[in-house]
Amino acid sequence: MTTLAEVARKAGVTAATVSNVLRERGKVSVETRERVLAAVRELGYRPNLTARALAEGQPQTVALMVSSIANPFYPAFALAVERAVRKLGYFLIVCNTNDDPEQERAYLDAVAGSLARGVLVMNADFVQIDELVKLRERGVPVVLCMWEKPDQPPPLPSVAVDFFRAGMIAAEHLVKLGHRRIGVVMGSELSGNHIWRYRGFLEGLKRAGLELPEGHTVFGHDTIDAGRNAGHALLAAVPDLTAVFASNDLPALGVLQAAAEVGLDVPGDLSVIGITDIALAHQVRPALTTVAVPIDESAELAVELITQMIRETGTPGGQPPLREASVPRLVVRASTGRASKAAAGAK
Amino acid sequence: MTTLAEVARKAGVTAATVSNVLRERGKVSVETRERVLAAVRELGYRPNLTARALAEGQPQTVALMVSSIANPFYPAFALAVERAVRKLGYFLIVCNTNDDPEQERAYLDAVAGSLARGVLVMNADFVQIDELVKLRERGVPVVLCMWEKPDQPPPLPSVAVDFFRAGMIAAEHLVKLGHRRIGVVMGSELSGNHIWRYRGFLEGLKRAGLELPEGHTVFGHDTIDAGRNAGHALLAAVPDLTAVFASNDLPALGVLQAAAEVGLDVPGDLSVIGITDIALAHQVRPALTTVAVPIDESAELAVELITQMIRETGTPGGQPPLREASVPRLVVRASTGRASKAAAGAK
DNA sequence: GTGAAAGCGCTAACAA
DNA sequence: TTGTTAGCGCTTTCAC
Repeated sequence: MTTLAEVARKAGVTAATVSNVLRERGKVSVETRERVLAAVRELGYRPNLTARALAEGQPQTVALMVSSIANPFYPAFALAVERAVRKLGYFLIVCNTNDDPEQERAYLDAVAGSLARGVLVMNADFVQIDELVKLRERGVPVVLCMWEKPDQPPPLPSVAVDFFRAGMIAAEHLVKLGHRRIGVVMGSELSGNHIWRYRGFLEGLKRAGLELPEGHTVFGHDTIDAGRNAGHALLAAVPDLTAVFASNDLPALGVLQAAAEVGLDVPGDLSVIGITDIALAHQVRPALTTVAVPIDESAELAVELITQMIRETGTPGGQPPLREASVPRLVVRASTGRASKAAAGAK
Repeated sequence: MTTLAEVARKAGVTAATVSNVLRERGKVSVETRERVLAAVRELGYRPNLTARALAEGQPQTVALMVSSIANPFYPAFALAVERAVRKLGYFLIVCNTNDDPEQERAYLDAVAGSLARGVLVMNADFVQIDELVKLRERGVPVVLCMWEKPDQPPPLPSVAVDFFRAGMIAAEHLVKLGHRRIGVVMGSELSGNHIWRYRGFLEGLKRAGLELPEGHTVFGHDTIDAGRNAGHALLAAVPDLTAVFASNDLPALGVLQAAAEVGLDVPGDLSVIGITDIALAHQVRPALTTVAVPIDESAELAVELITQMIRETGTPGGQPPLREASVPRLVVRASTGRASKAAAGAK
């Protein structure tokens, strides 16, 4: 590896001057500048980023914590984050916790040890928030990329996404299509991350004068398989359902499969709606109707927040800022339709 | 940030001793050990990884170059890579080139500047291999994660996946089902990355005494949309096709959509087969029959290779090693079936 | 405009 | 067993 010193020697100057040339600090005569640049080229010199980071006191990386890279929600978000972060001159370090608190701790420790200049946390649910707060207190910029608890102010700078509203929108859509016998497949436990989507959905029904009967909700996990299982359970328990709301796209996709497997036509016999609008949603057939959440925008807001924090160098002070991403919006595709006459009559 | 020195002062020892305690170098009395550990805890000390990397002369990160994080092929592979890499004590840096040579260069420069200890390149197609070779010559471990050109020895340590064979397998499957009028949708140009899959497919047909007529192949891109367009074009040009082979799952999915859009039943009227077996393949309906490529295994082999290179510290020397991943295998799902009588008769 | 010198926080001989 | 002494490669005052 060529070093600054070698370049300097070759150019007949000192390291300081080479550094000045490279950082474009001005104060260098055109002539030596040329000489230095030539030497750099000849030697194929690349500045050692580690050394630079040490000298500058800050690494040039930003970390993104996710519970699983394999989560299909990840790609779009990560892409936006990566782009935004690069624009600031940082590199992205992916911290894949696999929902394992130990791994999570390991990463957080590393970040505290200046692995990264700041941390973006994609899904704050799986993370022990306390750990993040501690990290913040140590002076590391931390931002929660998707805060979905409108009842609590976030303990850290966050981007809020109105999932309550998303739930309401889903309910309104189904109601407007004439559905009355509706089931719900949850991608989390009742106390879990999706609670506000559930509440929003309930609220939407309530405003239409409807209630969700006991036994019309199945709680589970945020996966296609869990959704399929939940779908089967729900359809078996309440056979005359005309619509199912899933708290996330993945389980909604599972419900789609379950419906197909028991010979139900979607949307003829059953309508299905999800939340998020991951890429998959429009790639499956029937394409999934869903309430799209502003993924890219959230990523950008999150990066904006962290940029600010990085610039402001310290002093948290006061209530952590909360940026609101725009309101989720309904994306009607092929998986929802009017409640069938038969089913409507059956009510 | 607490530093080693502060911990040392607090514990009444020197930095070297603290370092020894932390690295578990032995040679420390139990008593001082305790004292040091106590100080570490009290001060909430975390070693500065940047400084450590600089002192050790090597960063603790490995880079993964991909053309797009959003490529659905990425998740499974990245997950495997991340795990393997972490097991070695490294962090993963994701380098998303967006198919942009400039970004790619920027990343490669950074890596050369010791951003990372080594580079895994997921898809060597988009990358100017020369740049990678240069990097290797500078002493940076580089491995190509999916070498699909059996006719050329790779210029860098690589993991070979037999896509020629995958193509053959696809052909055999279709032939066995009685298909004779077959179309091909390519996810690359003829000269592109998928060429060997194409050749393999042709070879498979040939062995069955079949040929692919002119105009039965459409070249395009490795996306669902491109696949859909190609599918439409193909079905319009050769209406009596009974099967389509796509060189990758994404375009195969697109063909599935095209078929649905023109009212063709899959697999009743048309069979569709892809290559890779990305997660999506079994999540869509009809589930996609495909030739599964050993993704996880390739990732593991690639990491093994790079580990070796890291350990062997330099001296490339001789033909770069080539690890063979296991043979692709057919995964029959719902998108392929026997050639319909009518169509077979039409021949 | 350029150089000399100190130091970022840690590791790694070597001495004591 | 512990301390001392040098750096790792770069940035950054501060003189010249």
